[in-house]
Formats: sequence, structure tokens, C-alpha cells
Amino acid sequence: MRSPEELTTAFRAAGLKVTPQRQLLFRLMHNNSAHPTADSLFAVASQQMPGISLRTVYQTLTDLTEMGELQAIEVGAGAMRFDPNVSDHHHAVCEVCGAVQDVYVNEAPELRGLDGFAVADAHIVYRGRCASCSAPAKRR
Amino acid sequence: MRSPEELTTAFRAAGLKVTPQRQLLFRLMHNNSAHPTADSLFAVASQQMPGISLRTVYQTLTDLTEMGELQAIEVGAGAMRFDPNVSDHHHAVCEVCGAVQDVYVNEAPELRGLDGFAVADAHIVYRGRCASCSAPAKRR
DNA sequence: TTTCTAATTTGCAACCATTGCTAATTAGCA
DNA sequence: TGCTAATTAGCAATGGTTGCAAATTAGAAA
Repeated sequence: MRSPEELTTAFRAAGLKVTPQRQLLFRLMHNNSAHPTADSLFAVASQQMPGISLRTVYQTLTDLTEMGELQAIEVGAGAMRFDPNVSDHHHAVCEVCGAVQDVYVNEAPELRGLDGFAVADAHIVYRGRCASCSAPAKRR
Repeated sequence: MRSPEELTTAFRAAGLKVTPQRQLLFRLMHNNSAHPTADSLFAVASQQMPGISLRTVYQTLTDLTEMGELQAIEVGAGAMRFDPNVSDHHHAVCEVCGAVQDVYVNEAPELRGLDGFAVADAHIVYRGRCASCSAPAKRR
């Protein structure tokens, strides 16, 4: 996803308005590698802008996704996750803490069983334990 | 998933009852490659057993999944799909008709970016057009 | 075969993530 | 500064799924 400044220009150029709500969300998503859900982003946004509505968060995330600035991913954890990294990559989901991290593969695997199916896109979801959840328990 | 007969034995052995509802669902899921949702299975089941409840369909699918007889898959199409093929495989989802088919890969791809993550499982979802949806339009 | 009881089924309410709708507000051009 | 289309907020509604409680029933035991 582009920077808040670039998005501001892009939105205006597309005839869309740049509201304080949108600017806040641009900032919160930029370089955000937490793969937040709409709801968790709403929680953070609410601290900085009390009164912002969950509806607006959903709306803006959808708009950004349709503009290709965000990737919406489904990792089988109920809610949709939003990722400002729109490069070709995959995801690893920790089964303990739920954290999602970006993963890259060197080349797509060879397939068997496709039978005339024209693949447009492939997405891999890895499940397991992230580094901190597989580390031996430390005192805290 | 095992045959209805084997499941009957397995259920009894586990102290579970084999009801007519369960027997019907065993039969409907056995060798079922349609990757049905709970709701579509309920529709089929209702024809053969009017009055069966959607709740029971969910319950039985969940039980079978927990017993390892079914695989529950999430292909990003709203509802969960259930697959009696519990071997190690992946899925191809047609973006036109929504059909899901099983796909096998020769070997898992090499990963970058994992950073201490211990992978337990990987699932690939391919999107594209299935054979019949990419075929040139025929009169019907 | 009958009895008994824990397992199961049903129906419905509740839940969660998300979207539809609409009145009120506002960005930003003229 | 005014105007108007875009946006926001709030709430209702949706779809998929689960929780709950009362009624029913499979199947072991008598």
C-alpha cells in the first residue's frame, strides 16, 4: 500500500474525498504488518478518534482493497484480515496466539488433479507455532 | 472417510449412538466429492428425510470432523465446506461456478520469511476457472 | 421384551462478522 | 462562501454457526 500522502493524492484524483477518518486509517494501515481485522483496527482507531464508526472502518478497508492498496485475506479464523503488503506472498498463522506473518515461496509447486482448471491465483496458508509461541516458556 | 458400515461400528465403539439421521449423513458424505456446505447437505438430506434439522447436520459434520473422518475447509466463499477426502491434498475453487475440486502437489514449496515459525500444516487454495466454466460457451 | 438412562435431536434464540439503508454531515470545487 | 456529491454514523438486517433446554430415542441391562 502506498503512503498516506500518495493515497491522499490518489483518492482526490479518483474523485474521492479525503476525510479525517480516512487519513487516520491510511496511517494506521501503512507499514502495518499485524494483519488486523476490521474490528481490531477499529479499536486502535477509536483511541485516536473517539466516535469513528466501525462501519466507516469496514467501508474504507473495502475501498482500499478494491483499489488494490490492501489485500484481504481469510485465514480461517473467523474474521477477514487486511494486509498492506500487496506483493505476491502467502501467510503463516500461529495456532497458539493467532498471529499472522507474511511468507514467500520460491516457486509454485507442481500440480496434479487439476483437469482443465485454469489457475488464476494461489494462496497458501501455513499453520503451526510462531517463534515466540514455540520458544520454551520463559518467566514473565 | 470410512464407509457407513465402518462408521456405524466406530460410533458404537466410541459409545455414540447410530441414529437414522447419522446413517443418512454417513451415506450422503461417503464418496461425496462435491465439497458441500452444511446447508447444501441439509437440502439433500431433507429430501430423503423430511424434518431432519439443520442443527443435526451441523452437529454430525462437526463430530465427523473431530473424529478425523472429514476435513473442514474454508475456501473464502462464506460457508465451510466438508470433504470426506482426508488425505493430504489441496483445493481449486472455480470463481465462476463456485465448484471445489481436490488437487495434489508433488512437493511442498520452499519457504522464505518463516523466521522461527514451526509449520504443522499447509493448505493451498487455487482460484480460477474450472474446465466447464472455461470451455467456450455451448448452446444449452 | 420391557425398562432405563445417557445420548441425540429439534427448534429457537443468540452470536459474530459483515453489509444495506438512510438521514445528517462535510470535503472540496466553483 | 455556497453548493452538492461523497461520506459518515447508526442501526437494522443478513448469513453462517453455535448454545441451550425440552422432548425423544438408541441400545445396554434386566
